[in-house]
Amino acid sequence: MTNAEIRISQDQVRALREPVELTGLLSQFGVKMAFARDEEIYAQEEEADLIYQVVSGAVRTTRLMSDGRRQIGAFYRAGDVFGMEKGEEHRFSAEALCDTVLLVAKKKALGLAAGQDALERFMAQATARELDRMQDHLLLLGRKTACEKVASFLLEMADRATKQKVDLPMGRQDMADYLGLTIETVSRMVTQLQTASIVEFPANRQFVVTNRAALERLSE
Amino acid sequence: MTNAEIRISQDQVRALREPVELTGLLSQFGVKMAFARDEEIYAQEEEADLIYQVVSGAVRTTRLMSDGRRQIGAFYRAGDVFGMEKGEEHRFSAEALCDTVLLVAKKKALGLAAGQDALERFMAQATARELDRMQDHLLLLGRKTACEKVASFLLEMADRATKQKVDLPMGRQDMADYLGLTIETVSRMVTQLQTASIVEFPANRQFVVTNRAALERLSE
DNA sequence: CGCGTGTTTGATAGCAATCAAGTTCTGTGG
DNA sequence: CCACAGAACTTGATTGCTATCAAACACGCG
Repeated sequence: MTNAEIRISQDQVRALREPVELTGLLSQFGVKMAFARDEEIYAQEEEADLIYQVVSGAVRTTRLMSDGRRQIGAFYRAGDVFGMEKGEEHRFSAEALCDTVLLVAKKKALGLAAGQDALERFMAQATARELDRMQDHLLLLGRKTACEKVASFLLEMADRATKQKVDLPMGRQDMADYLGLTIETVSRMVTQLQTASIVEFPANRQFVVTNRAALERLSE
Repeated sequence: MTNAEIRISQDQVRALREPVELTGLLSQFGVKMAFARDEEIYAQEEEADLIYQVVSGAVRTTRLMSDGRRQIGAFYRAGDVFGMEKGEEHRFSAEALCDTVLLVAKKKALGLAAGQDALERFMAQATARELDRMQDHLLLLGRKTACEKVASFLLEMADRATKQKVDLPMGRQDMADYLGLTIETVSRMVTQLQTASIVEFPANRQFVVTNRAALERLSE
């Protein structure tokens, strides 16, 4: 699979941002697990000692209300580490956006292999990034307009992508649930951004930023 | 100061939820610092090795947009630990809501004194709680109505309080910026909840829950 | 007691949700 | 390779919630 090979090289690029020893250990001590589209990776009350890294595919974390309203907390792509949020009592789950392969390891095992302080530094870094991202997300949900939300989202996706042509692993509903909007509003804003020649969607799940400055301006 | 003494005893109650050694060490190795109302506790690019615990008073973390729109990420009260989010590049700050006393310690010092793995467990716990709270906040901002937001907020405050009569350390503007609403909407919802005999505000910054079941229902 | 800040209340406007069709995409089977 | 069915997405009309603008009120501090 050429696709898989490309993704592994993306991992390696991202790995440079992490303490090298630990991502190495993750692939050494981690177990590879495959998940189908929409399959649950973890739910309530599961063992909290596990840590995950995306090898290929994509993951979303979601929180639900009793009447079905849904909020997506984050999307994780190849190379991303997640699972820190698993405390004693978390009422949300992680699901595969599409067919996905993960590396799963016990924190304890990594701590023994790499040393507690290396693990501590690694976790602290991952956590700080996560909390930082969350703060951005809070600002987006609480204070941005629909247009700013969609612009911010496309920029975020573009910045995380390696190619000019950005592939989205999620559909409009997932975008809407991430941005706190309806699917219709997301669609309208995307259309608007295209009409303004700021982005171009050759396909529903693929876009190119044609005017980055304008997109940044619109994302505030 | 009788007031200060009451707060210290609240700390002790909360301390039971944390690994005892570490909150103990925090008070042993931490330095007490006082902050005036609205004073900045940390801002961009400061040393990230510090960890904080509120002794008395209250703290908010905020993120700003260039045009002045503001989002409050969290409120911290006596006993709460914060500062995990301080990575290399955080673009938000923490400020004292009112006159506040904090314990400040270096994580490194705590790690040396208590052992890396004890620190790791402590940080992991604090982080998991923090991320969990953030997920709730994301759901609130992205998917709840104004009424649900205010109801959720009052419940959260009531649950964290020790007395029947709950004291709010913040004004309406801070509530609004926490909930992603305007000050006027917060005010209207509070009035509405009072009219429905669900809560009662003897003062602007003090309330009692008179119908908890109804409040829970409204918070979804 | 009076001033200023913070809060409530009222009237109106506007953005995004909802309801309702259409249209395009995607994958499947002939 | 094309035709088709279902899903996903777009577009349109309308409603409704919350923001905005404006003014009155009340609380807290000197």
